[in-house]
Amino acid sequence: MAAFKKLNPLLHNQLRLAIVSLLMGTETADFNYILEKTKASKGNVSVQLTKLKDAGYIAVEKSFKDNYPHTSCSITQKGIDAFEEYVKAIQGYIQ
Amino acid sequence: MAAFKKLNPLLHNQLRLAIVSLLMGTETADFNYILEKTKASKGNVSVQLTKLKDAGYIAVEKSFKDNYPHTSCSITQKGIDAFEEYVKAIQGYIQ
DNA sequence: GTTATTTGGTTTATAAAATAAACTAGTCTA
DNA sequence: TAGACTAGTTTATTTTATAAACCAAATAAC
Repeated sequence: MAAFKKLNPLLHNQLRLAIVSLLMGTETADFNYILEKTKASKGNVSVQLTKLKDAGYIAVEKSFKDNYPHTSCSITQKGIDAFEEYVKAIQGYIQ
Repeated sequence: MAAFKKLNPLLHNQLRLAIVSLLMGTETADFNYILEKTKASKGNVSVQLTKLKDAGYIAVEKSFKDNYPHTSCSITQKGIDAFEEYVKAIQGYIQ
């Protein structure tokens, strides 16, 4: 039985994990799409996006679209690596 | 794409998940075994065992063994159910 | 045309959680 | 009988997670 690997605390959070999971499956996702898919509050999404960006796990591009601010996110290679390592680690707990 | 299911917060914690995971694989585990396998501090293990017991996820039996206090834990049916549901839920995030 | 409402967020306040240090109670040893 | 060890528990502190409150600009209603 392998020892329990450390679970990256940045990813071991429901909302951040959902966001990264989402971004693993799409080229880019904007703020409202993330809101809708995760059903989280705007404030919570905003905070977690910032944390993921600060960690270099996602890229966040702010622009204007039809006169309104528009936030578009995509996962980085660092984010992909971290996610894949997290998945491996948690497999050790659930199987 | 299925929506993100809620992750049981009691199980979505590294140490508690490790403890429950451990108990899923053994009939019983005592305090020192859990300490050794999880490499967590005694205080942390003590607190998390209490939380899992209070939730009805594990049974904790305190006795004396060779004059020393001895804590033995095993998983309950409720704990098994919760763990299995957690596993299903997190699968939705990681695959 | 100015008041109200909506959009697309960010900031901040608060409660809850995670964790280790400090402590307790008893045992063994020399 | 002093010191060190066993097997935990309690508590104090820092960190987190989260939603409420806020903000700036755009649009709608009157």
